Amino acid sequence: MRKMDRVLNNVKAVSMNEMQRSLYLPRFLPYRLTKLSGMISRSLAAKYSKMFDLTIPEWRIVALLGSNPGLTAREIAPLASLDKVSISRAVERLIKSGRLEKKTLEGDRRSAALFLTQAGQLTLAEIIPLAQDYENKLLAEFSPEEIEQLDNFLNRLDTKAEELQNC
Amino acid sequence: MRKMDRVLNNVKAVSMNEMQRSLYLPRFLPYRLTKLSGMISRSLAAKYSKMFDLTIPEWRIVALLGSNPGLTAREIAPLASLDKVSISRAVERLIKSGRLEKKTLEGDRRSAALFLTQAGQLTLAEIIPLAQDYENKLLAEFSPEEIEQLDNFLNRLDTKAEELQNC
DNA sequence: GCATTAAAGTTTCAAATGAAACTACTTTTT
DNA sequence: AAAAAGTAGTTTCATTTGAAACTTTAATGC
Repeated sequence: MRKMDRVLNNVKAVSMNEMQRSLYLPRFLPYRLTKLSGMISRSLAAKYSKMFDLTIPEWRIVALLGSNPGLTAREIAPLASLDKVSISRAVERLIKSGRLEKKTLEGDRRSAALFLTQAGQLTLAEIIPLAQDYENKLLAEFSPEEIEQLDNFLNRLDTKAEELQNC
Repeated sequence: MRKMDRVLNNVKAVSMNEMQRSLYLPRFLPYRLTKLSGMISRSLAAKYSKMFDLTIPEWRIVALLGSNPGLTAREIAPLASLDKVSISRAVERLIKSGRLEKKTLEGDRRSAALFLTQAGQLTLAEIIPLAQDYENKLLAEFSPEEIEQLDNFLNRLDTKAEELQNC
């Protein structure tokens, strides 16, 4: 954010006593992030849906199970930032479409380990290059150093946003 | 993003011929942005809703009209990244809560210029410091130079995401 | 100038979402 | 070991969302 813009958006910089009477939305970080992630999600969701009949929760679960076969729904939740309702529904659809299998756990029959079927692994193998490609395009004009810095910024914002959840 | 992680996420870096069999979700930019903006939006939405009975579309419209009184719904749409249905509903609620007024345009009676009432201006004056404060907290550990660089990155990503909308 | 097409907002309807209740099972307490 | 409390995942239900149809008014074509 340019300094001048920050000043415009910052009550204290205007005056300690005067209230700021407006906020410039296009420079307000929460708005910008929501807009950006919305555009990206819509693009990807359209692609996944059209080409694979896959929703974003389904795609996340498939991606996770690719590297972590045997996860349970509960374990997926924090890794995919999905609630248990979304997971339950996504898993149901993935089983129906033949991409996922459930194996009830020996030790705890409430839970089931989840595995990609052959078909599921094929879907993953097909979708990964598209996802990568999209990410690469997004970052096409970023230098490796800039990518590293963006990574760092996002990690710090993520940590801070988590801290600020309840306040 | 650290170089090693990019390599792990990048098909071509692994091999020109081998397919990559998994994608590490926590480093996938679209996932990270969705997660981050989701956390931030939920935090703010809860605050606005609890303290002002205001939804995010309503808040955006109030913020915009603060600096641009007299905008019409159509004009608000691109500025607030809201569709006309959301705007119609948000405006309806804002009028009901006494924060907004409509003035049918002289020249075109399909359209109406929108204005904050006194109450609407008061709401804006009360909510701006909270929004600023939240943004300041998010960026608390960023130096001015880093903030400037983040701004630059977000602008470039936004432009690129727009370009990639239909492909 | 009348008919057609287009635009601004609104309403409707169907799908997506998520909180709360529920079911099936497991763990803890006494 | 029976009762109580807790957990994994599912279902229900009420709300949110957005696309498409609609209404009213304006612009364009003939």
